[in-house]
Amino acid sequence: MEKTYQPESIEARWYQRWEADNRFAPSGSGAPFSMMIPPPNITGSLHMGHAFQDTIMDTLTRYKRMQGNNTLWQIGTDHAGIATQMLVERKLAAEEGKTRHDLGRDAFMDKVWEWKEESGDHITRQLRRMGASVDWSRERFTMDDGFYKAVQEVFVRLHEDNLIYRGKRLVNWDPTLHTAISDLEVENRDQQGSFWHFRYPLADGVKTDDGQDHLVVATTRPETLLGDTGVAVNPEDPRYASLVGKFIELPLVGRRIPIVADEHADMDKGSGCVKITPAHDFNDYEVGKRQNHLLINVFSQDATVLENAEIYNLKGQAQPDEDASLPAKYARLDRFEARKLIVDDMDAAGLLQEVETVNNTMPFGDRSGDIIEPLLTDQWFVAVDELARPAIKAVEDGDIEFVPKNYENMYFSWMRDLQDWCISRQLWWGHRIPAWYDENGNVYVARTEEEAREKHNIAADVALTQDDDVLDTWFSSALWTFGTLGWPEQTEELATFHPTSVLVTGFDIIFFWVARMIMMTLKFTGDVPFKTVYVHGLVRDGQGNKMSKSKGNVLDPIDLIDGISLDDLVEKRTGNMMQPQKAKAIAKATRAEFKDGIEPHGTDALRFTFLSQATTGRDIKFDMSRLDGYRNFCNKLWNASRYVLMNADGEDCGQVSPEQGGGDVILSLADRWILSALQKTAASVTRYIDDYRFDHASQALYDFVWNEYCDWYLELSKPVLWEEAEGMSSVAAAELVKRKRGTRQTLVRVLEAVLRLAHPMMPYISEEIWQRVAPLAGTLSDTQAGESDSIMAKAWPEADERLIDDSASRNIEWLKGVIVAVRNVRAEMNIAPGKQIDVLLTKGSAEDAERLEQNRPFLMKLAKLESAAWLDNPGDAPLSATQLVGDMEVLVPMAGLIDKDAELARLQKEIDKHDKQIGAVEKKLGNESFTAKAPKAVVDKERGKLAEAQSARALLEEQRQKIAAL
RNA sequence: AGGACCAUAGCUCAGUUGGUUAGAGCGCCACGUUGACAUCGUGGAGGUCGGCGGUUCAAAUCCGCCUGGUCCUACCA
Repeated sequence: MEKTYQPESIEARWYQRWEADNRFAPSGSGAPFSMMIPPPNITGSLHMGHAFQDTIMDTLTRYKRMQGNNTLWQIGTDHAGIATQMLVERKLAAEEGKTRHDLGRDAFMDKVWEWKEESGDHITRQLRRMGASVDWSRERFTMDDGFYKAVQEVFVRLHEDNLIYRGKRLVNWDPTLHTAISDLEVENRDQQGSFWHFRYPLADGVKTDDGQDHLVVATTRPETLLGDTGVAVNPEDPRYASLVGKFIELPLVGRRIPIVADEHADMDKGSGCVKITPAHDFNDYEVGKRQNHLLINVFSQDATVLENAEIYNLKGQAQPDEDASLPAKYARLDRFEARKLIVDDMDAAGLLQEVETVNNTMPFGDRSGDIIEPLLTDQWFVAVDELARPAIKAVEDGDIEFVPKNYENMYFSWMRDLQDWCISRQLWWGHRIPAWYDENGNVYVARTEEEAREKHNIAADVALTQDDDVLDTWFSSALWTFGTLGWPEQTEELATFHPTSVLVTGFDIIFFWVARMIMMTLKFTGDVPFKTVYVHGLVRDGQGNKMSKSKGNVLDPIDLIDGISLDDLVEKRTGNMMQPQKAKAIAKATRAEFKDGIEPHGTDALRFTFLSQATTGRDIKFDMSRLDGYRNFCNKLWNASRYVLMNADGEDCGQVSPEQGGGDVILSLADRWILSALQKTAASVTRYIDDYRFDHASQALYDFVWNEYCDWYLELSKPVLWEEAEGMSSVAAAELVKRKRGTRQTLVRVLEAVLRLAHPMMPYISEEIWQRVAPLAGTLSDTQAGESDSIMAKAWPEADERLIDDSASRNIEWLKGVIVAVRNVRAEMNIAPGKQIDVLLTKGSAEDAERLEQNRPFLMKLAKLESAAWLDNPGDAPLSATQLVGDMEVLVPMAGLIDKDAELARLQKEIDKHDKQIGAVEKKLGNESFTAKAPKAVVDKERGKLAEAQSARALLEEQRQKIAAL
């Protein structure tokens, strides 16, 4: 074995082997355990969030697989409508100078598919680097034919149930992308904006109660004035009661618009008058509905002003008889140019009363970054109320459980206040809506054109054209769990693996995806999509900032695995930026943070870091120093294994039991102790993974490996393995053989079990070492090694109660106590670590004396002693440095060794420590209500503590005086 | 405006049903290359658990208020 762990030399090899050996597919036996990957975008590359999430899923998957479950972790990718289309459009513009319209729909789609074939699997290749044991044979893509069939089926059935409808509605319109987007795709950002107060002249010579000839309305969007249909005042507002039913002469346009009473107008805000623009504002749309106003749309799909308005009634029917004229001077102007001009014109007309500067929030498209415009368009909607009810109930009833629990509140609060979901998108890339129109605009929803004709008796010579729009990507991903298992066919896989067991996802996607999956899956399968939702936090940079290209703080998981030079990292962060002016600052910050670039750490260290940071919090600040630490942990495990193999390889490790002709083994106290500790660790790790506490699971493993197995057990094995038989009686020599065999067996067996415990978290290193260790542990025959077996297929270690040995544990704790005591004296007395010293033990019980005899070889070796003796009479003790282990004193005779002042200082420090504790406990016990009211066990415990501390203090004081008297 | 979550050692985080001497890793200080490992070993320093108040015999833990931070929803005429 290499002297240090070299991950790059083993990772790719093992992943290929596992994949070639088909180890990721369900075994076909055992209780089903299934999980669907939240499908990553084909446009994306693996980011820290994916890596984190995939680590958790893979850990669960490998764990369940080892526990004997019929385990399916299904992989797939998402077509990501807008993102992919944008990407290919940009590429097309850059390479050929063409737009998608130049190509036409079919040719453009060919381009997208071409791109998908070339680049769409980038992210899945990276997923392999993470060690993800997904079943590649069942890889799915949301645009696959089979999945499209499910999407169509759902659309048609929802339509049949009147849960999908089409209508001219106000939607969030992205003027850059020319598509509607859902509420969730709108990002509300704080802005500083202007608030224009306009005078709206009253028509017909009407005056307000206080004699004004106008009302004042305020707006942040003056350009919508062109589409105003009225001014609302509050019905309770006495100031304007007399004006209700009168008219305003809309400035610049000349339209007569009514003054209406509507509760939407807030008496306390501004003048109390609100302009109403039903076609351009969501609130006004509602007012328009109540007041039976027309909808006057004044913007094109580019958000430029129309030459003539489009006027509809509330049913969306065009009103050709209405006056749609608009002032010619604003026609075709962009909305913001029109705004400027309208403000100027109002000002010139003396109608601008005031411009206020305000902080408000504005809606931005999360993809385009453009300001979203509420726009009246024909769209398809899902009526969500009926779907939401059972989805809420499923969580209330515990059919679906969120981990951590508090995310259920987030889910409920959203689910209980749902708007109908706009599912159509004016894109080309996506699932085309299965609806056809005849020449009169009648719509027919069906799975195919043929079906549409059949269902509605449409003659073959009637031309039908399919709806141009596609469905929201989230509509299809809502079907992910069952659509990918073959639904609507009742497949074997569907029966076996649905509902899935767990969904692992980020809290940011609960609304987008989780909630919608629950609704759709309940509707179409009558069952939940998953029983548990494990919600994790979002990975942020070391300062807690969201990682983003524009901030220049992105870390690529692959770079953490393979390492990257500083120059390459800077190039990666500053190359191809949207805002190149930031490049300099980013380069500087990067050079400051990563002076020497990033060293290679290997996949396992990265995975272990993610797991250790998988706490219940919402933010995960990625900590590079912990990554370093867990790489060191890999190296520790590697070297411990190297030690084990050096001592066990080629030796008799008791693989063959005595019953089957193998030699006898004698287990030392240390052997029994570590076996016992292993059982407890196995139980803890199991429990923690079951509870989704990956941080605790990784910590439990780390503690055992480093602090027990390496720090103590390997050291304790040395005296046994290195003991020479020379000069022994033949009986003792024969026994030594058995003792050595027992220790080798324990070394190897514990390591082998540890590797299995580690495997779900650190698949590569555990496999690599296991292949060498397992034959020695008897769990893998020599002939199989490296050939046909894998730790992946081995059983998860179950805690064996029979191996728990409390007496051995107490013994080793005693031994550790004595060794630490001696080391402490050494360190504080500046005794050279290598110097062999004498130690006396005294004042203890008979059991202590007995333990000294049992543990003497260990003690001598680990504490580097010249001698260790029991002193029956404490009075005979020479002047010594003293440490306490329980009641027992550990004495290091001072002769020629110990610095008097140093020892006095050390003792005083100890005494002070005890005094502090005694004070605290005495205070507690002195409180009568404590002794009266606290449970007896608690009081007794305090009394015990006091007695212990007092006797210890007395011993230390006695010792201090003895030395002080010198 | 409403709600959620967070605030523990210099840093990143644990702390289960209230009773612990409040823990881990990293960092820091001192010492150390003897045969698994300097990606290491040994010893050590470091916290009035954001603040105030309450409940209780007992609060990092439960309750209230406040401060600071993050996020969501809503409003924004």
